[in-house]
Amino acid sequence: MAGPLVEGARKIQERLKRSLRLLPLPLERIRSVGAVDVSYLGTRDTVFATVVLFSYPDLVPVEKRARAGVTDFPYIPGYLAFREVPIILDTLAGVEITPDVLLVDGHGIAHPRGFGVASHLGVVSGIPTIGVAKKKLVGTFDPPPDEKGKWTPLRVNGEVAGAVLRTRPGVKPVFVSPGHLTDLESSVKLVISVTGKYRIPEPLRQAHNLTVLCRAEWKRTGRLPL
DNA sequence: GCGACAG
DNA sequence: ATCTTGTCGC
Repeated sequence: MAGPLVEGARKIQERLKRSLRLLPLPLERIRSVGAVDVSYLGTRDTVFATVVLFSYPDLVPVEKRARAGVTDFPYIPGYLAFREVPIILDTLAGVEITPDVLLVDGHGIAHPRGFGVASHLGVVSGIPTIGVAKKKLVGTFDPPPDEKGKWTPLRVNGEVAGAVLRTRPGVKPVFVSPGHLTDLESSVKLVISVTGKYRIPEPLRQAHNLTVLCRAEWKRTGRLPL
């Protein structure tokens, strides 16, 4: 048996997946890009979520939001969404502008059941999402050429579910996969267009930095800097 | 029994 | 992800 928590979660994923839509995302019409990230305080259930928004393609910061909360769901590979989506939704609710696309720290369809945290967040929020993970969850791949922008397919059950993208020479690649309302080609192009001199795409890098800053401020003053 | 295993 | 110090290298 898998346990009641996982059983219930799996059924919810299956239901939500019916609304999943993968289609080209016209980058020429994108005017804003956002990124979300979550960090934890020790082994406790205190979580910090951040949302950062940038204009596109100039990538000028336009808005930032952070929230602190608790999570009840434990970390189980394949069910990350149930641990992070609630606090992310809370954070998104406080944002003035709805981004045209959201980058998520985790996989999209490159998932055991084709419905990772990026897809889950996309379906429940209605916002196009792209998953960007630092490690693979499932699938096989050949290492991409050591040149920025080069990528190789991440295959799951014979299907190309994502891209193993080299965002910086000499550094481990990242795993890009469509979340919701986008496809692999659009996702890779978008990610490359927001990647600078670091391995992690700029929006996600800043969302993560902010999440770390929030945790530090929370421990020091008991409040959030935003 | 032995790996693999997002954050 | 988080817990942790120094250290090697551009």
